[in-house]
Amino acid sequence: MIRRTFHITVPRFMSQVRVRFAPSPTGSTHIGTARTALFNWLYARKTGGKLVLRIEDTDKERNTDAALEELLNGLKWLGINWDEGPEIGGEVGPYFQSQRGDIYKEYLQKLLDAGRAYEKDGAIFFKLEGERYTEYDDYHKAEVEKVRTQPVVIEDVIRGNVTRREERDFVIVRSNGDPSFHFVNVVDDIAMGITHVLRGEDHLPNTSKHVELFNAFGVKPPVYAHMPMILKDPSQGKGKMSKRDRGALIEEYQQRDFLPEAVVNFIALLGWSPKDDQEVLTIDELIERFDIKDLQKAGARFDEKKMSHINFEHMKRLPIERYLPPAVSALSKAGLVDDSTDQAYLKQVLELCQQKINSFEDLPAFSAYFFSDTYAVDEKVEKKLLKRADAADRIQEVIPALESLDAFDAVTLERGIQELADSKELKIFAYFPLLRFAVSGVGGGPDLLPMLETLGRDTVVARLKKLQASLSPSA
RNA sequence: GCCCUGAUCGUCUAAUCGGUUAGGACGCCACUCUUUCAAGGUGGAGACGCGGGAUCGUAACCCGCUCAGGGUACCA
Repeated sequence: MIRRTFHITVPRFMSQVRVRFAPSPTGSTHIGTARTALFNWLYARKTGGKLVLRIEDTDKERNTDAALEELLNGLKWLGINWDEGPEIGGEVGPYFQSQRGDIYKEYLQKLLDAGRAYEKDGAIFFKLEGERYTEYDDYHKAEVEKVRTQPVVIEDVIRGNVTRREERDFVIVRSNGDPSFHFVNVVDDIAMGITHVLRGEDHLPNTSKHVELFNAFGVKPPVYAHMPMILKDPSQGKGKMSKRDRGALIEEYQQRDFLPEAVVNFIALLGWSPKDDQEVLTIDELIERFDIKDLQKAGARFDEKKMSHINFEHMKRLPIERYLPPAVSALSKAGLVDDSTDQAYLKQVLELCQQKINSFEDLPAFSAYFFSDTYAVDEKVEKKLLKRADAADRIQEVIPALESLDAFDAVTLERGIQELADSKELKIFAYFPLLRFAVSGVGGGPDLLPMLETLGRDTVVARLKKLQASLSPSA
């Protein structure tokens, strides 16, 4: 068979790296989608290349504006910006496939002219080269036409050479006139001068189709890198993570007030790791260390606990000015603070909480007693502490001791309580848990002494008296 | 069924050319912190899927098996 060749103009962008993130806005943004975007972005930033954002909206039935908005919003939240694409344009646009019909027609014509495409049942198929035969196919439960093609070698940075053979012609233009994914994906990668394709492993079997297409156009395929899938947390079942799994959606992290840099850090660690043992990394450190070659081959399981830990590490490192906004946002949502809240007090409380609490979403429950006299009481702790016969005595003793203190700072408090304990031949421990419970209703929290100092004498004493009253209902 | 990919502690992973008490992190447990505590500190348990080979020797190389993941659409 004589191979007809034709000329394709490939855009020239010097020898710069051009990667692309090509999502289709069909639903909420999945963590795996975000990771693909992130790795492409990291690679572009690392190499000084360009990241192209291309919206693959050829499936009109499933695309929605809401999904697109959520996608762009999620990328921005994560700090992933694009050099060409929606909202900013670029020289090889438009960047929505739904607006690139003319380009696809042009490319399709080249295939038609070269005898590499044909119409059947109203759709247009790409024609593979090789001897044709029909065979019963077990999966399709029917006789199908197959082609004895030459195998295609996919050069993959992560996996090495992968050999695969396409054996059936495939649709490039659907019978409703819309071009299909494989076709537009390749055409756009050519037309946009894409040099590296970094995508999920689920695309690996598609890639032989894509390489066939590149070959038909007489264009050298880009460098491929197929990264591992993100799998469900073992407790959630088997298989790849689905949109319904907890922690699967970027929107969820936004709503739960996760730190975007922590989300970025965590998802970067799924299938990739820095060569040293440092795991908590800033965005800049990620860019500095990232390399496609260091990607893992095997699927990575999502781990909610680790996500939470990374988030905590980033929260702890935040300067208080940056800690304040998300914290206040979480507290306002819970109705604990508003514009009238004393800023100095708020800051003091949050400084106490920052080193202890690992998520902003838990902050309201953790710190409610600082802002309101109505807060949850842990009944287990209550039972444990108050069942002791001497609980009432200890409270009765500590109230006047606190009232008579000439100051109410942590140091004075400790000295005062210690003196009281000494005078009763008790350990300071006899008072601490009761004090904590009296003012907060729980058994844990920020360091006790600074916490009492922050709450102030009036509140502390009032709450102790309230507890005392509840202990002696008969009196 | 067929095709492709993969396989180190429960989980994420590290280990330049094959020679390590197989390292770190999350989680777990214990201890500890001027005797609160979900933070901090210290320590502990915990892995090379199985079977063959090649090699003086391997987690690292080859083969088979098993298991896992993906694909097999006029979805992307």
